Amino acid sequence: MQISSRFTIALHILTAIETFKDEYRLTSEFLAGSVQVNSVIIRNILLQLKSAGMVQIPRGRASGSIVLLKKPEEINLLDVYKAIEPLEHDTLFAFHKNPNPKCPVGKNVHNILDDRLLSVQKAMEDKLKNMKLSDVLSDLSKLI
Amino acid sequence: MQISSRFTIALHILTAIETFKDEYRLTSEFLAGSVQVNSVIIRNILLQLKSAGMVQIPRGRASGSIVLLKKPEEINLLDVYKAIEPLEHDTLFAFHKNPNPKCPVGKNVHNILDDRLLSVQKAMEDKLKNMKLSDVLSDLSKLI
DNA sequence: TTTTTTGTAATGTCAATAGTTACAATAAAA
DNA sequence: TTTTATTGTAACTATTGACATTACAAAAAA
Repeated sequence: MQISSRFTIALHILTAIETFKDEYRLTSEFLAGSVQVNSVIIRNILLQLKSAGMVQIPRGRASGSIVLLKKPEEINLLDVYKAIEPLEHDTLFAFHKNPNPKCPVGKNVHNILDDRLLSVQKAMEDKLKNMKLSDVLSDLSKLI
Repeated sequence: MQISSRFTIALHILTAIETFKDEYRLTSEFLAGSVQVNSVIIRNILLQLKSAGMVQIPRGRASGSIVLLKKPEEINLLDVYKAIEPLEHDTLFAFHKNPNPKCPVGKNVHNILDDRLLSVQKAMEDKLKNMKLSDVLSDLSKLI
């Protein structure tokens, strides 16, 4: 199963906020125009980013002033991922629920796999942690 | 989104085949008893492992003789993962389909994220590649 | 010929993603 | 004060995938 596109949408949103903060009024409608999805999807993702303390979202006609609450160097991709992807028990790999406790393999399959699979998950998360929004922005600045 | 439990079921199956090869008749029914899922699910996963060249599955009354076609040292967890999890375009991270090409961010979001996300995926896959079925079996042998 | 087991199809349930419409609450602007 | 723009949120639909179950023809040994 793939990791949902809401994660890349969130990165797109954060990148666009920083890129256009001085040029345009930043509303969910504006961002929806860049991502090309419905503005409700943008608003829901923005709420998750707000819960993670990354953005400030004024209401009402005040808006157009969505703001990053952290510097791009202070936002890493793992923070974004965790803000967006709600993993059951924080585990990337799902497990079959009822391995047979009367079977030597069924009884121990969690013991022998959990640590290994967690270390795989950690390898991925460490890689995400070492990438910052500022890295993404500096890549972008070379292309615009 | 989590990675489906079919992956851990596949590891359970392979472990059980090697563990019980001299003690029991290995049928999908027997394996279903250890995993505690329906035998059709076992059979479908076995077919995927067969396509990957990992197991041999005799039909009819001959059965009970499902066999590993490789040594446990020659089977790594990435091979199992790839045999079981069909990723679209081989990419772990899904992407929103239509970023706006008229927007500087929308136009470049693939360019600036694809390499990064692939390297994250690769970190995970490399970790899986370095774990062998024989490692899992030796952990198990300490517990039985 | 009988029996066992596989390969496969058909069907059902459940959860998640993704999209859409609608609207009360908010808060600035007129 | 009224108007207007925008958010937060609910309700609904469609589509997909995971997981489960029943059923049975095909295979192949007993």
